[in-house]
Amino acid sequence: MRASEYLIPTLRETPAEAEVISHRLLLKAGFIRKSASGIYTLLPLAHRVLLKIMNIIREELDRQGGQEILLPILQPAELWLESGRWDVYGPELFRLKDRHGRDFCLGPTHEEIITELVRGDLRSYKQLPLLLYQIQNKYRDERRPRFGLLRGREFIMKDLYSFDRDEAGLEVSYRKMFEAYNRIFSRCGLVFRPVEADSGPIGGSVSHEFMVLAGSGEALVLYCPHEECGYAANVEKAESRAVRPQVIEEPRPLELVATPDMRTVEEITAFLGVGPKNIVKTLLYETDRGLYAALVRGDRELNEVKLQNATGAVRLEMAGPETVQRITGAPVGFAGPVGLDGVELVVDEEVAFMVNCITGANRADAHYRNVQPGRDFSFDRVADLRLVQEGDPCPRCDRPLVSARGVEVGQVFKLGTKYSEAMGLTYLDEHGVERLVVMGCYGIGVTRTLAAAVEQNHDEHGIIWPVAIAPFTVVVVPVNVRDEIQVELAGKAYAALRDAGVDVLLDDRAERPGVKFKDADLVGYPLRVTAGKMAGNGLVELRVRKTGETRLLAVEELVEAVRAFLQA
RNA sequence: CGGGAUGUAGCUCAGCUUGGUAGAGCGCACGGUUCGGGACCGUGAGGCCGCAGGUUCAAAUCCUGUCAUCCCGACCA
Repeated sequence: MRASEYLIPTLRETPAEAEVISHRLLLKAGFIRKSASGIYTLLPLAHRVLLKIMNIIREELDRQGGQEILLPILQPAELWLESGRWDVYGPELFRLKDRHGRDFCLGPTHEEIITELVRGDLRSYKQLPLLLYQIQNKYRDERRPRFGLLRGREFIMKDLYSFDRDEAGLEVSYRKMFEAYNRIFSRCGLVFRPVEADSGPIGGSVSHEFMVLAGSGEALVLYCPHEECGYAANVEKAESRAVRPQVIEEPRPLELVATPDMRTVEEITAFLGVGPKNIVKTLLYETDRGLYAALVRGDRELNEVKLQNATGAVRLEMAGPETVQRITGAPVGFAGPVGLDGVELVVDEEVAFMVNCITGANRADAHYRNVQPGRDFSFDRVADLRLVQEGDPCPRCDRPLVSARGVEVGQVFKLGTKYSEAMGLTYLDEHGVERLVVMGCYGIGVTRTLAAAVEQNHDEHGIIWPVAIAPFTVVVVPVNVRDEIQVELAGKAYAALRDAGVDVLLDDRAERPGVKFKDADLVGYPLRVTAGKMAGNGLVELRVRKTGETRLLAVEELVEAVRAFLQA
């Protein structure tokens, strides 16, 4: 491929709209252009990267027995009504009508349509297990698209669905996919970590996310630094061992104290001269299952996902000031569990251990001191509600957890029978008994993986592609296109690499050398071959983008040197 | 959804306060000189100043509405 004939519209200045590094670099280096918010065109360079990532995915899924198909993106509402998600999915679902007024949506995921497909053709246990996947556009009307390719409204996703006879079969499929994902992201040259995750609105029980580690990542993960333990989880899922108070005090009698205008934990601690660990925060939530009061220690934050799981609520929202006033009889800031009626109490494990704590008194400008959980208020449920923080004890081995940021590029779920039950996907076992199919689903954000690779691999000059997914492995640069010797030698190097099966681009543009070098660094080809001053002696320069390491060698040695680099 | 900001040439931006009919740098085209880290000189093309109303003799500029884009937040009592 010749750069003079190839569309690589690099920019000298970074478009003002881009904030996140992958977004900036992909725009600047000529990989993508924006069409609308969260919707991008992928130019030739990005398309090449995408194809490489997709091929790695294909090879690894096929190795595990996956079969590729293509499912409709445009899907009839009936299927979504059948699964119940037409109403549950909310405004993120792109909905549209056809000319007859029938409802359709653009698929944000494909559980419904694939369940319908398999339902139509699955009869016998002999047809199971089945692993079907597709690599295709998905649509989600994100409430706030951002970060370029990292959170778009239109994106490319690989999704695989597994169909098994029973839980044991699902376990096998799940392990296969877990293994495939490890291999896929390793082969892409990315530093990543699988973590335990909440299964969220897709439903199901067990789930893992694959995180590409990058400081700019949206997702926070907590992991145990002790390798033999290996605990790692998304912050939404992460657990920590509940810490009991070190000093066990004698319970004292309940006492009402005036706390004029003291609403926040900081204000109370300062006013009463106590630590935040002595305070109980009472958080009121409105949910589709009614009102809940969640209690966590004053130094803790509530993990809403855990509350959601503890209550079984689908929608969950903090109560507004009017509701707080109505339920507690006090303005916001003075809610407490003592004498609180009309709401269900969910108490964090740590709160259940507390002695002589401070809570709101459900009246303006007052708190209770020496509140005793169980004595002064009874609670309906104890649960883990805490948002885990760095330094909290590992739930498995007690060592302090460490946090890291990452970009979620893949997630695997055990769906179980959620969809097969809702949509009647069954088979006959060897005894002629009708049984529900047990499903799993496994996604990889392909365009997001591309962006995550940039987030993780760049420097101040531009992108540094991992070799396996680089748009071109090598760029050959004749320094001066009017120097026939240089041009000829560059042509020779290019042809040799091309014939050796290397992905190589010849930068034959009539640009000054500085421009070509800057572009090469910006685009991020792993290797650059320069035909310049030493061309007269048949020597070219081989430069490694990542390290800047360069060496002179004869053009005849080039193919061997490049191969050695690729194998290293 | 709430808040903030911004829409002027392909990109980055100035001009707007104080209305008088549009500018710079980069990029692009052509000519010339250059050629190992985003060269220089000259010539030139390129703009319903986001869109729609309004005020005015006159609007990029003032007013109203609207659309788009970006950023922050989405409730820790």
